[in-house]
Amino acid sequence: MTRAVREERAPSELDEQQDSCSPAGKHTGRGGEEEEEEEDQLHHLEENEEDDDDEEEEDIGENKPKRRGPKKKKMTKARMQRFKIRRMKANARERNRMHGLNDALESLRKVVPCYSKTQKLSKIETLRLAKNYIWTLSEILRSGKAPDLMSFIHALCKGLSQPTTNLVAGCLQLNPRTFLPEQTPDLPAHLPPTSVPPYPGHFPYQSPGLTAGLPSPPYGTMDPSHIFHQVKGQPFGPLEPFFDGVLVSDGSSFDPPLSPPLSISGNFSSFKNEPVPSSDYKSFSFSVHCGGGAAGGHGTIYGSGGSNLQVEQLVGFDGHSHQERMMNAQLNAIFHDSQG
DNA sequence: TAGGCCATCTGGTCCT
DNA sequence: AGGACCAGATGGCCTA
Repeated sequence: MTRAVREERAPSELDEQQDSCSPAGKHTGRGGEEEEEEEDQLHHLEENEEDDDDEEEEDIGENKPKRRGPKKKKMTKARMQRFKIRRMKANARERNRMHGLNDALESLRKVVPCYSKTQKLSKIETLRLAKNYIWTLSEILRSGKAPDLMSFIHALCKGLSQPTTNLVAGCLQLNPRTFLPEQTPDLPAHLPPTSVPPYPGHFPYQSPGLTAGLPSPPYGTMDPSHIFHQVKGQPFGPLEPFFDGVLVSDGSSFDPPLSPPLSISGNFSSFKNEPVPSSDYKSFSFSVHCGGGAAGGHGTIYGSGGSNLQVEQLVGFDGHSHQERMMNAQLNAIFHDSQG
């Protein structure tokens, strides 16, 4: 599910949510002075850390049953302080670790289709989209065929939520060539369909809003319900899925793997046997609408097979050209390595 | 208001 | 002992 970007909290602000050894201390918004207090407290605790002794707990209550295992040490004041220090340090490390994880995820967001600073994909959707993207690109390399746009979108959006599906599809519909190589039917099968950088027809995308000199509206202004009209159980219809026949010889539509392929020349045939939750199956039909053509990104996208896609206030993909060239270069390198 | 997403805390486990 | 990693719990924020 996509959502508007929340007000970003600066790392310092995040760190201000200091640790507490009691649950009651959680999520208490605190100011900068309190952060300093926390540091002072930490230093104070560290100074006093060695003052006290290490007493073994001898006095288990008379009424309490004897416990097995190592004796529990008595929680003296010093021990409590050391415990607090340890916990605070551990919490800080854990925060940093999660921040690193989030940074990596943000990097991933930037290299999958449909990156936007204003409308972030959720973590889970980012991972799903990345998985589909990797798989799709791998398949393009493997087959040497460029998919048609609808098949490409379909492949990318497998298993994604409806809003994310609409978002990704909208981005690709607006600027398919940012992601899709030119159709090159004569391309030798052993060559990837893209030559980098740059390959013909590849251009950096500019959103309509930016082109018109207007700020791009946030993705959150989109109403997904009127972008795609999903019909459950209906297959591609007039659309010819690129991956049909490429991956699955029995005529069934392809299902992306639940896990990425091990290598670009790997065996994809097992994917069709992997279970996919029925809720993950999505098929689309596109309703025909004529947009008003208002400035700021209101228009009509024409899909293949005679169906159109209405997009209102849709902001396209921005700023991918360099990254995509880099990715293509890497993919080429991988491809040629695998050939050699 | 419910549900989704997220950041953080926390305790456990494993490893060095 | 201490750090990394993990999963559960908790509460805040946002949107439908």
